[in-house]
Parts: sequence; structure tokens; C-alpha cells
Amino acid sequence: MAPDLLKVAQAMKRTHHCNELRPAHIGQTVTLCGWVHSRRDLGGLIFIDIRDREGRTQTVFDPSALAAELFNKAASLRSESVIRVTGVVRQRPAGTTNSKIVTGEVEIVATELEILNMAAVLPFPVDDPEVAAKVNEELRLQYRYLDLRRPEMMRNLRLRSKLAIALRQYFDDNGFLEVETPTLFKSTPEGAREFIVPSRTNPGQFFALPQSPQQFKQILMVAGVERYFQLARCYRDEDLRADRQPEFTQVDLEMSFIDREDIYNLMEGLLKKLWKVALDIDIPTPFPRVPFAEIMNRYGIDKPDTRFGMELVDFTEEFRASTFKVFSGTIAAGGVIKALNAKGLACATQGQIETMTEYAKSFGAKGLAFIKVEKGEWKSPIVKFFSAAEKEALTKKLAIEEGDLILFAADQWLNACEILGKIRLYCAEVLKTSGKLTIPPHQFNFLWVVDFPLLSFDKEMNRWYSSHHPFTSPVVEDIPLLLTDPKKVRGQHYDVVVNGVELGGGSIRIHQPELQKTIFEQVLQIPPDVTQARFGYMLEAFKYGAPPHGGIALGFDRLVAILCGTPSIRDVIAFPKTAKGTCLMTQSPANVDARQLRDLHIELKLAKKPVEVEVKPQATPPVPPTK
RNA sequence: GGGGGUGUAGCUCAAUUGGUUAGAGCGUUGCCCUGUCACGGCAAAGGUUACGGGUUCGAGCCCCGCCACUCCCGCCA
Repeated sequence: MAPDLLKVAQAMKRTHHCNELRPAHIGQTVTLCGWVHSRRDLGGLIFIDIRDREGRTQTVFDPSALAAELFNKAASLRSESVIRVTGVVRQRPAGTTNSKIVTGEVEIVATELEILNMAAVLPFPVDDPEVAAKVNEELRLQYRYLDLRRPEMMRNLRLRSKLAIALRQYFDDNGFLEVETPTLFKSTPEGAREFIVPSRTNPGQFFALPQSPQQFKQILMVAGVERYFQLARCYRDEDLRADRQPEFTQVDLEMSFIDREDIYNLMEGLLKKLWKVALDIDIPTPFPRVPFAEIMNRYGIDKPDTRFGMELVDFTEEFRASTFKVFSGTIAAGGVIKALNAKGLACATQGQIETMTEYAKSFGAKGLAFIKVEKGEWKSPIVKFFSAAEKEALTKKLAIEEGDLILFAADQWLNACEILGKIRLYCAEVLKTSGKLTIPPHQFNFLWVVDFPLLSFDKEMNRWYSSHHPFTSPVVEDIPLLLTDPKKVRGQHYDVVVNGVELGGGSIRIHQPELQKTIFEQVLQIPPDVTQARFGYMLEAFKYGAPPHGGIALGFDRLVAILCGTPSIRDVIAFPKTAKGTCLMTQSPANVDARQLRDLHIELKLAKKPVEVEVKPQATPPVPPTK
């Protein structure tokens, strides 16, 4: 490059970021680049706050020291225009420093201003954090590039990047290889609904986007990689939630020659590091390891929030011979009685109780028995059936006090637990809103849920299916029960849970082809030809020396969301989809032209006419009249 | 697939029981202003009340339909 061009190019560049200037820089000539955060035009003096990714700095345009042309240029600037300002750093006059920003002791007396790009009038404000945070999410997603300029969103992106780098470093330190696996994969209809991709070169055939790199990572173990990890993009064509997107990122890993404890230790080390990096919090390890049956008994959900009590208590023995037939009858039919004490919720209105009852019914409960403890009395339609001994047992085991609300579930064990588990969470929400339950913002209760049942029974189909996936290894001593008592077989599966959120799960896998074949054909009753078509390549691979192995996957988006303190993973994904799976910014999905379909040998047969993509009128403010 | 919530000016929100010309703050535009940082002052523009029907003398408000966003259930091996 010619020397003069090089000089121009260097003059283009900033000398500092907008968070850097301090009294130590006074007297220096500096250049800043960024966006017009705000402009305060006092007529004879203009202040412009310039903002970049790092922070904000005040610049001053003083007509006594400037060409009129430059001053007018500054006066014409609109919010969010892109500028480059050169000037001299000086101390702010006494009494005009701004303690709210780190550069608040100094300002730049502008000597040059270049407008790199004028911005149109904004569809929503990005400079006022309070207003911006309330803006309709639809609008934020449509103009995501403006939304991401907000410091809060930029902070989320930055933390996400920091965490990704920290975990890569952690895995490298622990001897892992990062391997990328294909996203054009094969349909495996056993799991979640998949996104299907037609193959042009193989008419009538389809790829599927992977729900996880599960099979590839196991084959990498057969390949002798020994320790693999990946920040893997995964796809599921299911309905969305605040914590679910159709494409999402998993921290995926697999190790050979290990057992469950090795996974626990590795992940505890990782999470310890990430919490330190993000929040400077030392989380205690090891995490409790609690069997599934105990978790269900105590919390009624497999991802319990243990930051508050209100645990479920069993009263099956106490009510076995009760004169209250609803309870004793349920027990006689093989069911259980569970209760929970919603501390301080006796104030619940009739309406709230009804809401809870309806809620319980929506999960299959027949009703929801309750006792309100008010003014020393037990107010309840059922308490008249209870004997003194039964009342005493309740008082003792539930530690009943004035102001409590006791709720009961009578059903088969798992149903009773699950119903009361949902009610427990509902009560916690009510107590939180009324200020009777407060949870410190930086409390993190981690735990491992272990010993899940390997198999679940599908009544409609009258067959067993894998609780997780068919490659999960049974607990070794339970293998003999596979064909005799499948219900009792525990899987070597584990979930890591924090504050009621399932952060991830994994398992030790089956590495013996014979056992895998038994599970597929005899336990799951998948016909051999189907097994062969779907998983033949895996069974084949496992014939040539598969090491014992296991792994886990963490939901990276959820992890980042928790560390950013946001309830929605959309806030930590740069370009998320809406609840209907569309992208408001790019207006996708969209129609394709007939020729593309013809190339793919696809013909559309739609019940309804394809909805013509309505070209939304851009929410642009009226164009101001020209001067 | 089912249930709940929301939709009024560019943005955030009001609008009493269905009743006059649908208001406010911010933003925008014009004028004034040399120490502001939520700058200030004066003035102005800006509305198919998401959309389509219906009831009514009269609908932002009631009814039916529909669309979008959102939360939850189902679903997510």
C-alpha cells in the first residue's frame, strides 16, 4: 500500500474505545468511532455522547473553536448515526462531571467530525434501557440489530462468547478433541419430530437434521477418539417454549473407559469454572446424587427446584384403614396418599383453591383435597372423616402451624407424585408473588438425578420403550431383569439439574453389540429389519471393538440464560425464532419457486392455499418534511 | 392439537356503564437557548383503535371469525 494511503487508513481508525479515557489522557488528541447515543443541543454548544460496544464518552462541539460547517454537521446528527470524532481530551469543568459513566471525568473537545452513516429515525428507542426493555418483543425481533445494540443484550452475547471459550479451554485441558459432526443426517423417527431435508441428487430421499450428535459421538468412541466434545447445533421440530427453540446449541461430549462418577466429576469441574467465570461464584461440589424414586417422592418432578422446601410427604400407611373412603379406597387399589404443606397459604381464596383443583385435574387428578389452618381450626370438607390419630400424624409429619394450607393427592404412586409436584410449584409461585417466599437471586442448587428407570410402558401400544434412548446401558446388576421384570431395570442415565431447570443429561452407553441387539429386538420389540435399516451401521461399528463409553449433553442456551439471569433463551440467542418457529427479521420460512421444487421432485398438496407472505409495512415513522 | 394473556400515534401507555372531535409522556419536525448528560422553553405534525363481519340511534369497549406476538398443557427417545 502506498504510504499516503496507509496514512489515510490509519487516520480512519479509532485510537481508543469509548470506555477508556480517563484524566490520565488529558491533553491527548484521540479518535473515537461509534454511534450517536444522545445529542444535547444547547444552541451555542452541542454535546454528543458517542457509544461503542465498550462504553460511552461525551464529546463537545464548541463553535468558538470550530468551523461553522462542522458545527452545523454536529447539529444535524440523528440518534444512532455512525460517526468518527477526533479531538483533545480535557478535564470537565468543576461540577459537570458525570459519575454514572466511567469516562465521566473527561470529555473530548471535537476538532473533526465525520458522519460515516446517518441513521433513519428509529422504530423504537435503544438509548433508554427502561423503555427499551419494555418494547414489544415482536418489534425487537424484527429489528434485532437494533435490539442487540442495547447494552443488556450485548452483555448477554459477550457472556455467551466468554463461556464458550472457557469451556473449550476446559475440555482442551482435560484431553478432549473438538470434532464436528454432520448436520445432514439420517431420519431416526424414534425421538423428537425432525426437520427433513430433501436430497436433489437422490430423488425421493431425505436427510434429517440431527436432534443430537448421539450416534456420531458413539461411533467416534469406536474410532478411538477417547474424549470428544462439540458445541453442537441441534434441531427439533416440536412446539416452542421460553426455554425451547427449534435450533439450539448443546455442549456435547463423550468419553471412553469411564464410569458415571467420571462424568459427574468432569461436569462439576466444568460448571464450577463457568460459574466462577460468569458470576465469580464458587459453587460447592460434589453435587448431591439422588435416585429418581426419591426425587419423585420428595418433589414430584424429575427436575426439582430445591431452593424451597414444601416437600411431599407420604401418608399411605396412616390412611390405609381410614374411614375416609376416597383415601382408603385408593390405597386398597394399590395407590398412595401424598400431602404437602404450603406454608402460610391458608389465605388462599376459594378461587385460588378452585384454580389449583382445576390445574390438578388437568394433570389427571380426580380432585384436590385440602385443609386450611386458620384461627386454630382446620377448615376442610374432609377433616370430619379423620380420626384423632390421623390428625396427629398429619400435624407431626407436616409440621402444621397456623396459616398453613395442606394439599392431598390420592392416586397411583407416580401420578400422585406428579400431580402434587405441579401443585407444589404453583403454590411456590403464589407465595413468591405475595412476598411470603423469597429466593436470593444468586442461590444455585445443583443436583444429579440418577437411577432412572431404563424403560417405560406404553399402555396404548402395549409395549416397552426407552425412557431416554435405546443406547442407554442398564445398571449392570439389573441386566438379568431385562426380560423378566423390565419395570425394575435402572438405567445408567443421569440428569444434572439446577433450580428446577434440567441443564442436561446423559448416560453410560451399551458397548456390547449383543446386549444392544437384545434391547432392540427382545425388549423394545423392534423388528430386526427395522433395527437393521435404522441402526445397522451402528451395530456393525460396534462389532469391531467398541470401548465402554458414556457422555452427556448440556443445553448451552439454558446455561447461558441462567447465568445471564433471564427467563427466556431468546435473550441469549442472537437471532431466535418466534413461538411459531418463524424469523421475523428475515421473514422465514418462505415460499420457494416452482423450479426449486421441481429440482427436488417435490409437489405441494396443501389443504389450504399457501399463505402469501404478507409484506409487513415497516414500522417507520413518518418521513419528516425536508427543510 | 388444547387453554390463558396481549394488540389504541414511531415507542410506552390512558380512555368511567357502549356516548362530544380517541388523550398523555417520550420520540419526530420547526423556532429559541454556551455546561448539558432523562438538557430546557415555545409551537406543530402524527390514529383504518391488528384485520374481517355482526349487534346498536351510537362500538376502542359487546358478539362471531381471523391474524400476529406471548405463557402454559400435550409434545420434546
